Amino acid sequence: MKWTQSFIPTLKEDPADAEIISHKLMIRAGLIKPLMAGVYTYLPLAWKSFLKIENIIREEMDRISAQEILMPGLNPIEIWEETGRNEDMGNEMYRLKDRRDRTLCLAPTHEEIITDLARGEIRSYKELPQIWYQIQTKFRDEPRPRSGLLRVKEFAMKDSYTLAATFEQLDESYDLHARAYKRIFTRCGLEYLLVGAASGLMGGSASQEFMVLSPAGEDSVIVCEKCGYADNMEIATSKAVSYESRELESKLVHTPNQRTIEEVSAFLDIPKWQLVKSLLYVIEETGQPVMALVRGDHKLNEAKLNGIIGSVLRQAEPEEAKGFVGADIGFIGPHDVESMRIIADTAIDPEMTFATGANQNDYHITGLKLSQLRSVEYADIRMADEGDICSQCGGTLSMKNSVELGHIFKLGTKYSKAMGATFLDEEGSAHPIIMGSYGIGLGRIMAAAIELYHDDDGIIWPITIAPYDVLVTIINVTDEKLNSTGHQIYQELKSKSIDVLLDDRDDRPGVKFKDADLLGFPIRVTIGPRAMKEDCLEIYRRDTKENIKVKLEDAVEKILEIRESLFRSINEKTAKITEQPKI
RNA sequence: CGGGACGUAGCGCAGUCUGGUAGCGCACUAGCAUGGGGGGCUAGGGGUCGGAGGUUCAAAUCCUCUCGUCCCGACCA
Repeated sequence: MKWTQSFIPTLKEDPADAEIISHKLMIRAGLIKPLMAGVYTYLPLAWKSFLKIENIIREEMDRISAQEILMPGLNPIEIWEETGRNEDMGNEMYRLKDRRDRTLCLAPTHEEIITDLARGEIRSYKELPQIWYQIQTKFRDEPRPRSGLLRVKEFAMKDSYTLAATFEQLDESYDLHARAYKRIFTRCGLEYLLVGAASGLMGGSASQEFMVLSPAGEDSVIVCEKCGYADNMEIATSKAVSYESRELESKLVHTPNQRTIEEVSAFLDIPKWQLVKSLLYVIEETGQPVMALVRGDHKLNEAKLNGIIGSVLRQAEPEEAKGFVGADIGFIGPHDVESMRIIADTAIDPEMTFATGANQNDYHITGLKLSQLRSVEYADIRMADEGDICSQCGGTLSMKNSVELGHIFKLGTKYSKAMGATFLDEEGSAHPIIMGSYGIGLGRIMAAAIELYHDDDGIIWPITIAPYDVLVTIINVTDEKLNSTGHQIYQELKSKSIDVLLDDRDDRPGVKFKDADLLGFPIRVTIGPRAMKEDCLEIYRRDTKENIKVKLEDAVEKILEIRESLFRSINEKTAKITEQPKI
């Protein structure tokens, strides 16, 4: 392709409404153009990169004998009612009416459609296991789209679904996907982390996420540098740092208007960790209150608490709280609350005297011990935090932002049971199909690659997903010798099926170099007067900024060699994954 | 959904407080010169000032409503 025939609208300045690096660079490099908040057009360069990512994914899915299908984006709402997810999805799902006033929706994911397909067609254990996958657009009405391609309302996703007759088959399919995903992200040139995760709306048992560490990421992971432990903060566990506590006198203290931990801690001159935070929740179904206790310096992890209670919880409204304990939020405590279920975090020492709300407005009490209260349950219900102690090895934990690129789930039978997707076993009895679900965000791969690999001048594409492998820059197209040499090198590379772009614009060199760096193609070939004096051209590597001079007659061979070496370093890493023993 | 900010040419912005017929840089068009890091000169084209209503002799500017965009939070594969 010649630049003069291409559509590459680059920008000199950062767009005003972009905050994160990948967003800025993707707009500046002419990769994407916003249509509305969270909806983008992929311009030619981005689409070329997208197709390469898609191709890598297809090849790796083929390797594990997955079969590609294409499912409808437009769904009847009834199928979502079968699993209860019409309600669960809430405003996240786009709903619309057709001309006959029938309610339809735009699929935010496809478990229901897959399960429908399976219940119609799968009859026998002999037909299992199966791996079906799709690469297509999904729609989610994000409350707040942001960060360029990282959080959007319409996005391309690779999603696989596995159908199994036994849990062993499910484990096998899951492991196949874990390995395929490692190969996919490695082939895309990314450094990633595999972490334990919560399953959220998807339901099911085990789940792991493939994360790329980046300050732009919206997820937080807790990692231990020492032993490699890594979990999404949603589920991460830790040992809390413990402190030497002093004995607090048992008494009621007037604390006018002191509601927050900070205020009370300062007012009473008691360290935060010797206060207990009392949080009131209500079980959605029954309206029963539940009190959660965490140390003053800790945060409650609602997902963990949810898991222990086993039903949907919400925070108590201020009026409700007053009704339950007789005090406003800010003065709530665990003593004298008869019949209420109380769950205390394991980091609170039952023998430590602490201060907490007195269940009386403008009063706190001090000198209380958990061991004095009756029927307190202990559980891990706190957020692991930066600085906590690793429960595996005793190292120090840190918290990092990350971008979720892929998520693999063991779904189990949530969908097959709800929708009646069963198979007959050897004895002829029916069982629900055991399912798994495995997603990858394609746009996020592109954005994460840019987050990971860029410098002040622009993008530094991994060669496997770069829109073009090589850029041939003619310094001055009005110089006949330079121009013809440039075209000749370009033609030779093209004839060898190299993905090459020729910068044949009649512009000054500075403009061309700036654009080249911004767009970040891995190899730039410079045809300029300096090297030409010696019948040479230059080959510049975007990643190392290494610039070498090569004789014209050796040039194509040398370009191919560098290109090969860039591919090789990624392929070698990928090969190591396959060599790993079967999980 | 709560809090904050911003909508003026394709992009980045000034002008709004203090009302008086819309400007700068980049980009674009034509020409000249130039040719190794967004360089120079000359001449041009392009804007219902997000939209609607109001106040006023007069509104980008003041008032009301509305739409959109971004950030923080809540929520979220």
